Amino acid sequence: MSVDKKSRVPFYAQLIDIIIDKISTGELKEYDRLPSERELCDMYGISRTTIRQAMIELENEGYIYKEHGKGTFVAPQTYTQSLRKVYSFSEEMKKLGKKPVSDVISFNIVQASSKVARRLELEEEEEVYEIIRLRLADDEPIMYETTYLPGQLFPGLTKRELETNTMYDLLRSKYKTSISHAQERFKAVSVSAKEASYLHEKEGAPAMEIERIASAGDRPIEYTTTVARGNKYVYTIELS
Amino acid sequence: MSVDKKSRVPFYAQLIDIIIDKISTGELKEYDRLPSERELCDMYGISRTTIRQAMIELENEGYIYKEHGKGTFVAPQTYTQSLRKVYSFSEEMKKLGKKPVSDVISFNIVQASSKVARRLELEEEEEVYEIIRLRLADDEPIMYETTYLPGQLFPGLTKRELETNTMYDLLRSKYKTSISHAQERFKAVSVSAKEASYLHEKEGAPAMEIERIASAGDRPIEYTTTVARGNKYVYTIELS
DNA sequence: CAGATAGTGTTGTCATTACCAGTTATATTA
DNA sequence: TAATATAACTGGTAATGACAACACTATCTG
Repeated sequence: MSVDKKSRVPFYAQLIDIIIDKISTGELKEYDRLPSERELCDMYGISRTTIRQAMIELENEGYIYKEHGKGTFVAPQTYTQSLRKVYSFSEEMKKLGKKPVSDVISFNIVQASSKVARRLELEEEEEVYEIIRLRLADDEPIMYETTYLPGQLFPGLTKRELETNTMYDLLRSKYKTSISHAQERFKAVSVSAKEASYLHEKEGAPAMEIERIASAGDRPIEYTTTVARGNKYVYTIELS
Repeated sequence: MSVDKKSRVPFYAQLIDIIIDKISTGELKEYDRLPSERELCDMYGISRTTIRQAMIELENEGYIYKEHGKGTFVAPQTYTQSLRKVYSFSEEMKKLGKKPVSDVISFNIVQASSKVARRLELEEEEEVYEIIRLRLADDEPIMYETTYLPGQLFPGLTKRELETNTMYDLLRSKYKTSISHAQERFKAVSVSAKEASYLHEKEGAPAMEIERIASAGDRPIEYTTTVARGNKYVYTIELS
């Protein structure tokens, strides 16, 4: 694979295609280091000016990132969430070959705030579980989730159970309840200081806020607010 | 106004600031021609390499545009043309009791960049329409949209037509083409300087970036990138 | 007069060279 | 051994020169 010196296509454009191809075929994997600019010069017999022109475009398109003094690397894939159906973080991550982990940061029974009560169609001050979890993929924090479940529907839920099962599995096996549909609201926000510390981001970094209300039949049984790192998570949807 | 050779700030970055300043103070107006690259070399006493580096960044940020063989020009700033109504954006806004308006900021035929070519499955440098629109609800800017359509598929498309019809209506009536399906990608980002000015936001404010590839059959016919204000736009979806 | 041609100015591509600024490994030194 | 300097990498900035591709204008030519 080399540049065609006789082609009318500029060398830098040819090189871009070559690199993209190597990334998409898996020959280059995320976080892999590319050859240094000077090495690429020798490999393809073109000048560093041209190599850099290609690298800069690849960086702008998000394929690679550079670290001064260290090298140039393949950018990590962003996680893509299909919106066609109700999904589970654990399932999606497994599909991508990532090890999904959920740290339960806090697990409490609290009185529903007016906002939570409205979402779950409860009376204010009814008891709800408040579960805060940090979601990681291959040990990298991706999402900060706050979930509310009506206490009445799921008596005897414990933190330990949540740590050893996925939530939806648990609701299904222990309470014979499964999600029939859900509504989600997406919004772009800046991460708060607290979220930032969990997500290893700077305060104010872009993030997606997702509000989810999941129902079994016509009864809402879960209200979750998720803050997902903007540079790590992408949602896709097929419309027809 | 000149570059400071002793400063630690790179020359090209200083030049970028100088040009942006001239544009924002009105010293350079939209469509004005900038001095040629070689003239800028003499004016500021720096090399063409450096001048070009600044120009390329300014172009990427949308402050200027270049025409091969002719020169470099200040990109149009505001362009107020109201559309009657547009597809789902207007539907959504009407539901919310808002008056939807779209401003066509620019309408050009350009050569497809490698990125656009990939999305639309075209050869690089094939002609595409580039349509930039600002979408408003109750006169408040909400979204900044850049749409690409393959030139070959829609010969003779004019800005005027776009201003008097919704885009999808137009494709259907004039070209007998209708969207069979689409894919959308959502991602949280920070707004760039240019987007910020259109959206009346501060640079770096949270925003949702939506990439949409719409197809007729298995042929992609539209590629749109939308930047929506984080605090003004919420996307809702029903999952089952 | 109409069309071809040459000339000039523009941005686009590319090579070469040089040095600066971070990072890391290695060798040196206390 | 542990701290420190050094060397050898990395990408970042910059100058210079050359030619190609494109746009326009003036001039020549039929």
